[in-house]
Amino acid sequence: MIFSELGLGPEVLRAIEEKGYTQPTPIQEQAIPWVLQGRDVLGCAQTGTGKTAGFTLPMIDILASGRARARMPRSLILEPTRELAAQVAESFETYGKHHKLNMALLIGGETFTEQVKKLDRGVDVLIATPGRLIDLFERGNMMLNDIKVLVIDEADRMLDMGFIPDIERIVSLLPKNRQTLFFSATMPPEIRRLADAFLQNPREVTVAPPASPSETVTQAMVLVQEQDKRKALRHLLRTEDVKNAFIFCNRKRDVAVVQKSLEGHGFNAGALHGDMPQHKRTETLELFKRGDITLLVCSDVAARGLDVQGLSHVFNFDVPLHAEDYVHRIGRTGRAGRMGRAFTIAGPEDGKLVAAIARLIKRDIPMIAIDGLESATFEEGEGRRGRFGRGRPPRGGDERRGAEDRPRRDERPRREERAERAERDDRPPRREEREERPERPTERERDRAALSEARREPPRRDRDRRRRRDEDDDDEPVVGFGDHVPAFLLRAARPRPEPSGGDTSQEG
DNA sequence: AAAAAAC
Repeated sequence: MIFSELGLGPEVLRAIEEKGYTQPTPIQEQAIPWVLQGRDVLGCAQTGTGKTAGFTLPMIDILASGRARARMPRSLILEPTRELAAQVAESFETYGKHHKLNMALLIGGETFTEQVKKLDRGVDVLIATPGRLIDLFERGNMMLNDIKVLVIDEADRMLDMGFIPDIERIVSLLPKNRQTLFFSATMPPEIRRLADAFLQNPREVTVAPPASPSETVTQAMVLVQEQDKRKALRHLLRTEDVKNAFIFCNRKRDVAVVQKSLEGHGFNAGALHGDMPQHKRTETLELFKRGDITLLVCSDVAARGLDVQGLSHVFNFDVPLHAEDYVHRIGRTGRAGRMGRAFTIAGPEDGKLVAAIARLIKRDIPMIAIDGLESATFEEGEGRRGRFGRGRPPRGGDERRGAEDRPRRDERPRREERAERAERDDRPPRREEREERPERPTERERDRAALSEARREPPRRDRDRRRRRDEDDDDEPVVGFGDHVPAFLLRAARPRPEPSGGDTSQEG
């Protein structure tokens, strides 16, 4: 099968040819003809299967006739992350180069003015993340009742990220008479239910990933002490023939730490996570794609969907918390039939997570040792991360006692100095200048604070989610806490002791 | 144990 047999127009075909493609992927081959006929499509496919072009190509063709009116976009594509949205925009630019389609990319983290201007000019293709779309809609910057084609991409990921209430709201604003394309990598019942609600008599198109990661990705794991993980990573980076790699961390904090550490050791590493300013995210990804940065330390913002061609390696600096994420992460390499290598650095506490991954992928990940680094072993049972902090006493008790008689490094002398100054100036010392630390709340005050914390109204989005859940299982009686406040609530709301500089574990 | 997405 070649592209010209799918029914696409000459301009689109020319753009495809100029890009150097001749053969459609299975998902494109199956989906494009139906989309061109105006049918709804339910696509079960992951990124890397050519799914994006599977909907952008026929959409360009469909939208070629007709013109958009100001503030009345003609099509809408919803994406879970900003990077994915930008990627789809690129696809429209590449294949729509011989059409004059107006496109707007509505994502957070960027100024409104440019996006509003585009809407005013009229857009044929609107690509958006849900938050910014709703924001702009509520500000009255657009109408959604002229949408002819709706695409919901990565639906299962939207579900994971709690976007479904937003998606339902957006869909409720669209005309009933429209074409809907719905894509998801997996089809759990919840997603199936949504598809039933959004689609009319859809054609189902399912493609397996080109090759399951276990075939093209060589996997290995090292098990070391927590404090040796960076060393282990450096060793792997030096001994492996790394062309370019993602290095995944579980926390944004650690993304920054690992990136700095690598840079300090002379590696060419950038960082990517959701708390970075958008321009930084875009810029870093661009540098990485160009090869100016060879290592990208990232959070799971990059775990799915991002289509960076030809990663030679993926490193998991942390074992992912959810086994499916392991599959998504290592799936960034070994794409399109190429070989890739994936290394996971595990710590002694990760036994459970590793077992869950092995169960999911139905095989064990081979363990390798690192020269000059002692291998660790997995802890038995629940470890210190078990339910109520077995193994390590909860913070609080020791620190509280210590605060009375132990000067806290740096702060205490300075505070004394300031108190003296206040005395000289003959004015009452400000709170931070007072000798004694502010009084600790009594047990009862803490309980009261915790209660009011727990009762406070959750933010809007959470409230919506909760309401939906309540609707779903309304036959379940709601049981309150009564007068009893469980210990974990109090613990969660207790003010955290400030970091105390020195190593307190020696003293307690 | 987290991350993502609106200001």
